[in-house]
Amino acid sequence: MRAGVTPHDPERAAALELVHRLRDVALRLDLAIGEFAKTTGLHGTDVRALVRLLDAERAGAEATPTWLAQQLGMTSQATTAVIHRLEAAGHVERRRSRTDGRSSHLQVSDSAIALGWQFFGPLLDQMVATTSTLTKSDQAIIANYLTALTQAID
Amino acid sequence: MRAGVTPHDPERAAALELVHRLRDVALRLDLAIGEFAKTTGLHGTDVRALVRLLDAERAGAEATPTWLAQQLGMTSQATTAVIHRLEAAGHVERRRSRTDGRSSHLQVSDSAIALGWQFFGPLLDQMVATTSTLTKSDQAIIANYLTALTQAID
DNA sequence: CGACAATAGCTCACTGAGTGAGGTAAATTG
DNA sequence: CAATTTACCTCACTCAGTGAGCTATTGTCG
Repeated sequence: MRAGVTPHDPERAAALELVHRLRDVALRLDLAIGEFAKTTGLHGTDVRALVRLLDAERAGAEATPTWLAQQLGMTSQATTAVIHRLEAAGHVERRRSRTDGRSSHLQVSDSAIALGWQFFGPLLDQMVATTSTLTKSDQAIIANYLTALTQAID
Repeated sequence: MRAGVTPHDPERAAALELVHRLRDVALRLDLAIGEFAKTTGLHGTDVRALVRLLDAERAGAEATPTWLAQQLGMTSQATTAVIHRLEAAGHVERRRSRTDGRSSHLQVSDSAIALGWQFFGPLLDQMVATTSTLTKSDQAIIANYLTALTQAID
């Protein structure tokens, strides 16, 4: 960054460096999604959608097309297309909602789960292994930090 | 996640939870890029490229079209188009490399830097502020963790 | 209750971002 | 100094994503 943009402050600089390191990790996770997309023949957006749907399932949340559109930062029409592609590939099933006749519930298939684990499994294992080398208290420190960051970003 | 996919292991579950939280932060950062793209009229890819170019400048690295293509996980042709768009918008300048006649060096303009700070500045400030509430030793723990993660992902 | 508005999701026509094929020029190799 | 590799580019095309606008269901309020 050029001179004059930020006042010289060593403490801030250290914190900023940490934030940049975090962004670097985020970037690499995104590149991994791109690689997964290439190897499976799916599109980046489709993989991103699949990941979000798997996350929703893990969290026990109801995944609807509108919810997915927000998660992807896209329009509802584009999301409709994404769902159609995933449906055609047999990765997701569309079920009409019981409580709301307009809405539908998106259910990921077992094949999609298997596919996801096949690629992201090793990556997650590596990350989990790295995490597991830390003490419980260190893990707690990081978890709290990440939670605070999530709130700060919103 | 459905039953039977992972063996029940409380320690692993805790580490996995931390990894998921990290992914959540990564997702939000990506959504912020999307928002930035919408407000500026640029495209998501263009913003992502700009961010990477700013990172390269900060790190003092030479940014070339090929390097950028790798960073974005795209083909060189698509990257050429990105550079053309950014060039037309006055955000980047293309300069022929001194050492290699085939290559060119990408230089971000002051206007691009100002634009980036205008949008990402508040976000970074929030993240830095959150980081600054931690003790130095806690920051060191997190920094080491993130570095280890970066290596683990590759 | 019945009109009115808001919400969830969709189709259609179109734009343009990204890809594959292939080309040029500079650097490297044997 | 030919042959190969590398860096970047143009061209033609495809299809992912957008805007406009539709239908059906749910919610609101006199």
